[in-house]
Amino acid sequence: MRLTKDQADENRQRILAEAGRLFRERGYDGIGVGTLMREAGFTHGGFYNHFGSKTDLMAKVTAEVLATSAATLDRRMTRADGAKAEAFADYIARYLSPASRDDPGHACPIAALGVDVIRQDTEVKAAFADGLKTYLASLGRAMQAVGSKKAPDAAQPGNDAISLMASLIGGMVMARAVAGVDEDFSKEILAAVRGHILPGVDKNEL
Amino acid sequence: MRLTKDQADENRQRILAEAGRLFRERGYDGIGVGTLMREAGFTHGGFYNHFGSKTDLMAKVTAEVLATSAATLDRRMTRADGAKAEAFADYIARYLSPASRDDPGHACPIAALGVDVIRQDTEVKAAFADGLKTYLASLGRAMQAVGSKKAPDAAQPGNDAISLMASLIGGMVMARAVAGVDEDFSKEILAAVRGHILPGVDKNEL
DNA sequence: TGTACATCAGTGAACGCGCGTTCACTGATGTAC
DNA sequence: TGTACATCAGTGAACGCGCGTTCACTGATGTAC
Repeated sequence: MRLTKDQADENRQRILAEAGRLFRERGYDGIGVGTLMREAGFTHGGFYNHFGSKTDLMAKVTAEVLATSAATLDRRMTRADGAKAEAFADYIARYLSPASRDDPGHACPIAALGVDVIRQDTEVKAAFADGLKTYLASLGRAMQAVGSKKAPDAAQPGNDAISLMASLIGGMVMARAVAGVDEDFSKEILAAVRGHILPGVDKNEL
Repeated sequence: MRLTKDQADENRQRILAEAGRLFRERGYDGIGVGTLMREAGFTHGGFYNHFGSKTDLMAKVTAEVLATSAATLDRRMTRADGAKAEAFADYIARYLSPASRDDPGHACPIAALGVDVIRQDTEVKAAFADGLKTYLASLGRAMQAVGSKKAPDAAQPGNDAISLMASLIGGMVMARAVAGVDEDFSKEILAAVRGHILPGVDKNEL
């Protein structure tokens, strides 16, 4: 039952999309080839018609999902036009919201995959490193547009984006680590980091 | 071949210590009961004489290793006496050093286990939440002793410790994620976060 | 203090399970003529 | 345009492997008398 090339490409995209969600939700090692293919609507055997190995898929999904996130941030800031400061504050508030915390499958891939990529093959780490650089560049542009560079450093203009990203990731990691066992503590963590990044802007109202 | 109670307790401690190192190095799911017991010098069957299940061990190790880390930070600050500011700066610099990055088995358990605990059982997450609170309290005392509270907030005095911890964790996660594939980028991340936390103090000299 | 027996830490074979991957097979699509 | 054949996406059984856990067994320790 050979398919048309268009149908085959569409199926491949479906596998990539499901993997993008499932890897973020359950981790690279938390989802097997069999389960992934079932979620995408196929049986497991056909997986290898599309990807050389599970590691190959992990690298491709990582690259795709990080590039998409960076592009989305760029687009949001471009569209905001005159209201860039509000758009940026909104981005931070959404990033560190309980909603994002509870839906890692559709939230920041850096917070979700970064913690898992540490112990993966070089192939996957390389895709992540590339994607992270691209994302930090987008973040740096957004910060510049908003004029929120706190400690301008001509030699290392990317440093502010890196430390903002560190706060976002670390805050989300802690909030997710205690979610489900101490909801108050988890919310307190999110609010504290939001307050640190956007002083005076919010006091737990999300 | 029954052992003396002292010997049995010592063996149990050996398993806990090995697990403390191995869980940090390879993740909770990255080390099996068989391998762990072999590393501790035993065969796998005896594991269940000491712990009810692997999850039981994970919870106990998490509690122990986080309590030890908090106690170590307290002790270091107490001993520093007149030189508390230096001791604190040294703590930050060591935390975000390439040496700590490359030796997770003996570095911060929050950065190492926090990323893994997200998908573990409630039992393990609860132990982590408790340990994190204890650690944040120590960190808060250290910051107060140094007078480094950046945005004093009477209502939420723990917020500064939380956001500092977020920067530390996030910086370490990113640095580890790209380590091995882009050493310059990894060092740049560590230096950027150090510079954010201790402005003007260091310029990559570690 | 000496004897008899229960306790229990450690051993290693065995279990059921899910994993990533391979492979023979099917049959509609794509291609060469 | 029509025919013959190669291509290849999808199927499902099978593989070897490592996992967490169980269990019968061993024999020195701890305990009751």
